[in-house]
Amino acid sequence: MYSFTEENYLKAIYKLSTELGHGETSTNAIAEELDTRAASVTDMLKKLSEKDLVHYEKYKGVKLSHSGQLIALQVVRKHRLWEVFLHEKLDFGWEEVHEIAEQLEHIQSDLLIDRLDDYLGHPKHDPHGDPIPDRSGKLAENDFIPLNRVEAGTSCILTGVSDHSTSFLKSVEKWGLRIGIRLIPGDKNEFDGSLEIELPEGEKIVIGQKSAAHILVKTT
Amino acid sequence: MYSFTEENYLKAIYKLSTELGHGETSTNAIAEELDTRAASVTDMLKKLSEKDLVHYEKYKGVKLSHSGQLIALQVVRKHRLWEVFLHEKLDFGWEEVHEIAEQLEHIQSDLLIDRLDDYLGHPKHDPHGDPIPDRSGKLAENDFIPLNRVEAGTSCILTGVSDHSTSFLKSVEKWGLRIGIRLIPGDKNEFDGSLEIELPEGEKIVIGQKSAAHILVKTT
DNA sequence: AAATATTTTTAGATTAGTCTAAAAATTATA
DNA sequence: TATAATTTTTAGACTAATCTAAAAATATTT
Repeated sequence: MYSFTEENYLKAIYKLSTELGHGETSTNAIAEELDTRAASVTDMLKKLSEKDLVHYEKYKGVKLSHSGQLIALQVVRKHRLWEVFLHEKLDFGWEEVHEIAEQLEHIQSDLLIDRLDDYLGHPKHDPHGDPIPDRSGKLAENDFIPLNRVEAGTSCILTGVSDHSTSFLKSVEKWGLRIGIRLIPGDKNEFDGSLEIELPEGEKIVIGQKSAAHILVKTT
Repeated sequence: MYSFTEENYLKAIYKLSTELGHGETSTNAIAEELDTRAASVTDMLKKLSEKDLVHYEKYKGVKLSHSGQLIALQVVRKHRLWEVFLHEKLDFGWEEVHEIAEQLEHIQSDLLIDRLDDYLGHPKHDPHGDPIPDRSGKLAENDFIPLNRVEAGTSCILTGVSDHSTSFLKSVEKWGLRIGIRLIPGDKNEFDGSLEIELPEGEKIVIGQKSAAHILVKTT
């Protein structure tokens, strides 16, 4: 159907367009995301444009077409379902699942994905708290907010993280934070922006500003 | 490590060399197995030979080297473990598992395969009864014999099949034959070689000579 | 608005894997 | 053993995806 590489470009464009608002995505940003050169990106954008998977105008950036978006969402669906499988069934930590899912997401079989979804009990979120698109590409809108925007003293529940780097996920583990845990943010340090958090057993920890911005919660 | 394509060539050579005795494998046989042209095979054999994965001499055929055999066995291991997963956990029929496992067998992660093996309870055979190599590539020698070589009246247990074509597997299903079932071969038809078989509930069926040769059993 | 810096695109080359058509080697046949 | 048939290899071309270096367009600064 679509090549491994085409799927990766579509996924990268999807990711960048949702991360950085919904405008056009730049050639350089895609090159960085995929760890390749701008010239290669230009070539591929022409090809994807030929196939009507993206709207592309020279020097003006690129946007996914309707069909391109659909394919991207299917890849995301597969990626996140496999992450759930790896985490829940094979006991991989959330910092380990991403790399393997990058490969598994390209396996071609709709039936396989439907069966996997059944087998996992139709999960709504992956191990990082990101929503899993359904068969038609519909995405549960998530109303999760970054912990650094919650008012001090407001009890909330950890629902996800918005950075998937190994270093960040390892700190999160070390702090004893897991999805579903209850926490209460305290005062922000005026000078450096670091945040004190109260955990369920009354334990208190301090995390940096940047980390607080990548911990997503739901207030209750 | 090794490309998708290289792995497929090694697997094909392994398969052909075990099927057709242990001599050299011919260029044409590989081309047919992989549905490609002899010229392409020659090119790849040179490349694999460069990397010492095969012993190859022009016009003389090819044999896996020690390291080539090891890699082939790892691919076979992955293929068969994924087949067990698809069959046992996701309820795919044995005629459906092969195609998807052809893709899954190329996922690169030793840890993944070890965990999958644990999760499945270290199965010794795939859904077709073929033995699964262990981590080091060791293969349980199977002493399964084709049903048409069993003496009439000898009770035996179905342990596998040696043809994986959809058409054959569908007939096997239709006859009610499954791995583990007990059966007693009756007399062979002198003229056409067809064989009568008694099933557990005393039911009797007749299958052709060719099918009987591809049903593997263990006498008890 | 002109000069400078940045981003993006083009041009041309490279690599892995494949192909066709023709040549060379091997095997089978008469 | 010469001839024919088959198998295998070479030669040269093609595609997808990538790269470097240079040119063109756009954005920023003075």
